[in-house]
Amino acid sequence: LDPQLWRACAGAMVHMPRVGSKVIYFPQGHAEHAASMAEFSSASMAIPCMLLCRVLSVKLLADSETDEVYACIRLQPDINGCLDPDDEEPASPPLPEKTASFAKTLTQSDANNGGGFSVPRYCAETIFPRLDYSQDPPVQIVLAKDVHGTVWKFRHIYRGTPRRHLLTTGWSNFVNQKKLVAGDAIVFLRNAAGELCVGVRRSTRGATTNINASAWQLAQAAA
Amino acid sequence: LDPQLWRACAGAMVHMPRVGSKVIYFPQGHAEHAASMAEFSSASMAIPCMLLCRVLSVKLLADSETDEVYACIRLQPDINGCLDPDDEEPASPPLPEKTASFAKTLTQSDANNGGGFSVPRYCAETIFPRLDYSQDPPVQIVLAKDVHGTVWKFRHIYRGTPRRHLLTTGWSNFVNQKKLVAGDAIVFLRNAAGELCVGVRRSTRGATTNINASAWQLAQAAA
DNA sequence: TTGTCGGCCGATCGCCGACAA
DNA sequence: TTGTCGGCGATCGGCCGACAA
Repeated sequence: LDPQLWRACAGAMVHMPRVGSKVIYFPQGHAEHAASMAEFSSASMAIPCMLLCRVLSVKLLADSETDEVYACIRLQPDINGCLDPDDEEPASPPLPEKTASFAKTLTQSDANNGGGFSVPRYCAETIFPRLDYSQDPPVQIVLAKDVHGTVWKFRHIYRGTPRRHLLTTGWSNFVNQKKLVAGDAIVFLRNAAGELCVGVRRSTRGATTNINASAWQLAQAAA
Repeated sequence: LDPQLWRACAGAMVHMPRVGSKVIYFPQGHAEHAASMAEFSSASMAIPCMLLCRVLSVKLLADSETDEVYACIRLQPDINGCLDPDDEEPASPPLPEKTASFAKTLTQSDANNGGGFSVPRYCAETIFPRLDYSQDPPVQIVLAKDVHGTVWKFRHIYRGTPRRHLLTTGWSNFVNQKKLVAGDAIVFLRNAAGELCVGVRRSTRGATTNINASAWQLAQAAA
């Protein structure tokens, strides 16, 4: 999974802590975002509201069904550590993220069955492979890799009056397979290897995170 | 789940023991038909090759996805009982099963997408609702309940030269939803309430039974 | 610049009788 | 009696430019 594609799908607001840095883990905050609301009322489970931890590893992942991106972060309780703002804060590594990427929220016409995808000019000219404008109409086949490495094929054409960029053949298949609806967003980017990638960012539905058993063992062990 | 529909789907070769009768349970024979081959080699699991049991209950069920019928039979080990052939053998209760039922294996043409279903004359005349032959062509809508109680709608027409019975509109939807292929069989019957019912009997694929935890506890407890 | 619409063309679905096994 | 086939009409998917926001 390309880290740049992961970042583009997650959005600019998402920051990942650096491995080895200190973070504060809030079990209740984590639980409140979880799919299955955990039991917190029980008095026998005295869990601290926050835990100072050290980041052991960060794995960038994507759901095999929905393509939604998420991270698996291993934490080690670090009771003796002191809170040093300089140590814990530096969120994401300041990579020179100058990768060209573009996100568009799908309109009704984009998501409509039987329709195509209206490609914003900026996206077509800066992200897509260069189109041969000497043809009439200019048209090409565009290949894009998703988070699983699957390659999708689209027909990219520049036509209409006034001229605009469109994805036609291949688009509706993509929409159906990914089960996209109006309001979901699609992300195009060119990765470090120069390959065109495509990602998905769903609107709201099913945007619940998972809290796994290990997280609870961590919280209870520290209690 | 209509017991007559269950019997028709299971086929005439299938017999169910009466509740309260004695049966002999063969754990290994059960395991060999199970989806997940169980461990028998371990010496620590000394399981007898057969167990004399009494039948506590018999539940007739159907898989919610495949429609395949199966039974859940609760057994009580009966170590002290003696083998009385008269007691244990009388397989299925000799119900007066004079319900009209008909099974047909789907031909390539039946299963072909875009085609209809060729209804054998006997089935159409004895199982289906009476057709008004004064129309030209005689045609009616037929409703049939499956093992889950879901009602399916078919257009039943009598046409062609020579005349034959066909299911047209509604048939391909049924084939697709039930994922039927040539070689699978379809069962029509009229139950005690006079309702038309439809069942499915798949050819071979996935015809593995499940062996559950309770069965193992029974076998091990008796060991 | 780009979202939505109606037109239109071609592919597919599915109903039909012909024919033969 | 009924399985398979080719024909063909209706429907639908999907590509198009017109137009307006």
